[in-house]
Amino acid sequence: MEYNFNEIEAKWQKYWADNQTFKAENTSEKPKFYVLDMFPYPSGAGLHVGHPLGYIASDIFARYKRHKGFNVLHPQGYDSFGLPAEQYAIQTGQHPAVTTETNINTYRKQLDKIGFSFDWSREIRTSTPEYYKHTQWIFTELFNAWYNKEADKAEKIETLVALFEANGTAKVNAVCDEEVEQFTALEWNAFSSKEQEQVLAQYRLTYLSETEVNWCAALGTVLANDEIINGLSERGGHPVERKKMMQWSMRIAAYAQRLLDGLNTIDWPQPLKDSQTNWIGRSQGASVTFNVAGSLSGDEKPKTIEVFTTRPDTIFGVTFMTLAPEHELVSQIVTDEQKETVEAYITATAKRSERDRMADVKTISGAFTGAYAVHPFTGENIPIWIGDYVLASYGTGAVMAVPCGDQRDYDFAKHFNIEIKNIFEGIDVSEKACEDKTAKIANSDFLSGLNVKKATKLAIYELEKAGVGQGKINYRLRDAVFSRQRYWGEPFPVYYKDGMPQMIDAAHLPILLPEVEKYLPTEDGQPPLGNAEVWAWDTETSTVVSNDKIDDKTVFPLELNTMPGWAGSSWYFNRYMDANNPNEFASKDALDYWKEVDLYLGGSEHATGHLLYARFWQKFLFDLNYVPVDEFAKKLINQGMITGTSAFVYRVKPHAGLFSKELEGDKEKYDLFYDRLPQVFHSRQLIDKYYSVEKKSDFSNDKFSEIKKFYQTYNEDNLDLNCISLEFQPIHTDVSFVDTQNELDIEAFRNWREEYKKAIFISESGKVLSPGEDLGEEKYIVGREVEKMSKSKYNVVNPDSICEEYGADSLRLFEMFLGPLEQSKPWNTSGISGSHSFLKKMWRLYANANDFKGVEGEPSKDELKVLHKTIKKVEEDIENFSFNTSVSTFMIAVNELGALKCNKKEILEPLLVLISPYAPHITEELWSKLGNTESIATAPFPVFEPSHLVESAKEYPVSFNGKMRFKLELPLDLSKDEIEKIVMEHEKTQAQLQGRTPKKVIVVPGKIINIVG
RNA sequence: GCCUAGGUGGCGGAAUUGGUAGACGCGCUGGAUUCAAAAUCCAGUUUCUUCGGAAGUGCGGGUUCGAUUCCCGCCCUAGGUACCA
Repeated sequence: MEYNFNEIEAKWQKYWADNQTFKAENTSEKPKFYVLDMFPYPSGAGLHVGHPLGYIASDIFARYKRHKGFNVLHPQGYDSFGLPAEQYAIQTGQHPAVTTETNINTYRKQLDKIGFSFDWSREIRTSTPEYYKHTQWIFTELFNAWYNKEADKAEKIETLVALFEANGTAKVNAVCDEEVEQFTALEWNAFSSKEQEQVLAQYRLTYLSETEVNWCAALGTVLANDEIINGLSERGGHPVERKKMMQWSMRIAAYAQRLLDGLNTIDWPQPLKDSQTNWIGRSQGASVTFNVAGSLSGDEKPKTIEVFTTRPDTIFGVTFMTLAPEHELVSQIVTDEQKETVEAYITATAKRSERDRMADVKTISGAFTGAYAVHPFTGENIPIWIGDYVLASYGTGAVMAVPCGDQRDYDFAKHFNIEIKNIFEGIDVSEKACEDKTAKIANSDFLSGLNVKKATKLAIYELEKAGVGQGKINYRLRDAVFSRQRYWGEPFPVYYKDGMPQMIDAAHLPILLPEVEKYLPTEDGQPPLGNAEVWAWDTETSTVVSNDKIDDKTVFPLELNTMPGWAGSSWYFNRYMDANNPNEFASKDALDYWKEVDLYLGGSEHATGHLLYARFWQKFLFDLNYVPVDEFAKKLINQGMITGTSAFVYRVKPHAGLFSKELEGDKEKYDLFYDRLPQVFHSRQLIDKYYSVEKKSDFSNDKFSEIKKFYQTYNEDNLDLNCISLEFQPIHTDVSFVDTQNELDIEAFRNWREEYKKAIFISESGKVLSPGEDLGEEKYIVGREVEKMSKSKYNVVNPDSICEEYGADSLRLFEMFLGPLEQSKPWNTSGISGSHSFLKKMWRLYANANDFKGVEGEPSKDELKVLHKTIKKVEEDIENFSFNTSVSTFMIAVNELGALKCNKKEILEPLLVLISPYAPHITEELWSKLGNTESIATAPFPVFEPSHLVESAKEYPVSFNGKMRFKLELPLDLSKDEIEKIVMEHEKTQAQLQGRTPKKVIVVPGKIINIVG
């Protein structure tokens, strides 16, 4: 009987679906294990073979854990809100919900064909009201919470109100806006409710604030940084300006330290942890306040500049201050003489985009404000400069410049001829700054003679004593903007009363996304929800009503922004635990049972987005006792990318070469000639042999005689063709036209596009093939190059066609066989024949065993040895996520058992369980043919028995000076001396030594023999 | 610049605590089977070689009886990040 994979795979996929084989229960005697893939966005392009890599790996692990007796939760769903669907809606007018649904169906069909063990009863989609109801609820919870630094956790806003009522701000230690006003309990209680609201807004974990965005007026949208190229929009190339907008922000910075600390408790890849650490960017130092000279005597409040420094020990080395050009103090302190220069400089920097400023590190620019600051210890006047190397968005937007200790300050000082004061003992700073932290401080009053550590401590102490500074920890992490001016996202459960945002009560959620005519922003620049006609909140009926009912008494306007993509994905892993719960995001029982994801698989591109936000929300939900753990994923693995192998054809492009003077006049005729020419493509190796892709080739060369003859037929004006030079342009061709020998199907290529219909091919042997002429014995070879798999490069390989031709089991094995999971590796379809023929070989092994039924009886020693070394290796491999090596192990096992003509049920049955996580369909089929009536899915994993691997002899490698020269089989129970004696007497040893006496003989019993000398 | 990962045949890769470098697969070569093809099976396949061997894991050193593995310096590739005070 043949291995009919299509039939077998369809049969078992149906069986699993009908029997709900992989449905996870929320109560079980078994230990739990939660395996999750990172949330996919269902794009219109569907899956290519790179996508399932991680899904196959996690599926193998999930199936393995079932064999190991775990209750496994392995769900799947869709992060279905998002920009591409909205973009498509804008272009076509189709509702994003419709296209999203279509895309999801395509995804599902593709996923089903690969035989994943997902529990589809728990499928979720972030764009369904049943789901985003809870996303909206979490948002209101964040709004109704503040961060208590005293308890180091988030608390309900009521506890803050209670503190205000009792003591005002006196006993409040909270994460809040900068510069909040201080008040007493009496004052608080006297505030109007609006005033109280305004105060509370400064403490809430989500709050409205003016944020700068990249506004593109032509597109009517806000753009992300990577959608902007050279100050223009990526799409259309329209101008982009910085614009302030009132937006929701998330106070993630409150969690900076805990997000950092939490990294030590989770098993995530080091590079990923490193990038989160960098992103959070903790730096320890001090904040120092400098008074602006001359501002002390006036009537006004003295002007001060606050800076953050990581090196307070170098405070005596300060010779100037630098403010960011955007710093608000600049306009206040600039002197009349300097006004013009400073303003010109500010205008110049404002024109440069952030990207320009970043790209251009070498140009030093700045301007003197004319003002001076007073050194807190020496009382000296130090000039205040502005310079764009100081960023307004980091720290306080101002630095105390210590040119002797910081290279950027040094370069700035050199450029503008500012004093460089040396405060390091015995170090020359005439060439460059000293950034070495082992240098001793000198020339620094009370800090002189101290090392960095001691000086830092003392400097902070003195700053605090003088009331001009304090020790401080600064984080790079900014609060996250949470508003999007888009349609296809979660609506905020927010309405505005008297200009203040009001949360809609949880009981009335979800607030459904309204229907709109157009998905574009409104003409007056409002987000797309501004187009909705029924988008007002009636506080009496607690329903969404028509806009014309707005009276600002009982009916109020609703928020027009929507939530960003990361809202829905920041808590979805909790939803899977109880996906169909209509009342809560998940029941307490379900949360307490599943707790967290045990294995999370996905790409490293989510390092500082999804994975940071999700950790933030989890910690918040933990603080409010909604979830039992404060890290949502115990272990995380980044799977590498599968790259595509693009194929290129080489189009000949004739160029006018070096014209002699008399040919100059024929330029037009030449152009006409080029236009008449059909497209000509050269075979790759032909080019390699004679010409070069990179360089232009001289057409007068004899090598081109064939093509020249051909071109001559188009040469109506009798032009001199010898002055032409040729260039070869590599053009992507669809990889499906190319076979494993890199030969192109020229018919398929000609039919691909109208412009190639009449294409001419120059074959490998140099023959010119006109349209209609087929290759015959000739070959056309394409060039190949490894690139990212993408539609535009025509190198996408579709898993469906692979499943059809070779089967899902072959695909699964091959994807794992390609190489280590974490590494990126190129796809090469021809390799799949290896894993496919392995499955056929395996099928034959079982077919030969009493027509699939297997033979009862004692297996031989050798058979047992093969089985048990396979058990050992495969178990180790899966535990180490080394899936590629276990595929090799299976191949070896089947090869060896085939050689032994093994037909014993006692061997063949456990072997199926080992292979089943990797190739679930064929193993189910063979399992049932062996006489089992239950699915293999929960069959226990075979237990490794070391006694079967015990050997009595070892084939020792005999090395001379560390190089293996021959092998010698010896019993394992020999002593070192006995081994040495036998080896030394061996004729090959004597031959190697050629009469020399060895200096030393190393014998490691059971391992190696090494003879030195 | 900094951080991280990596560099092994024609290709993907293996070598788990330092102990036989190149497992397994692709590709290629030859053979068997076949009218022929597909499929299958068998043999070979790092390089050089005077056929005895010799060299060899990015480069240069070091530790060791022994290094793909450990240490030092350098080169290259990929990913991340950036005037971060």
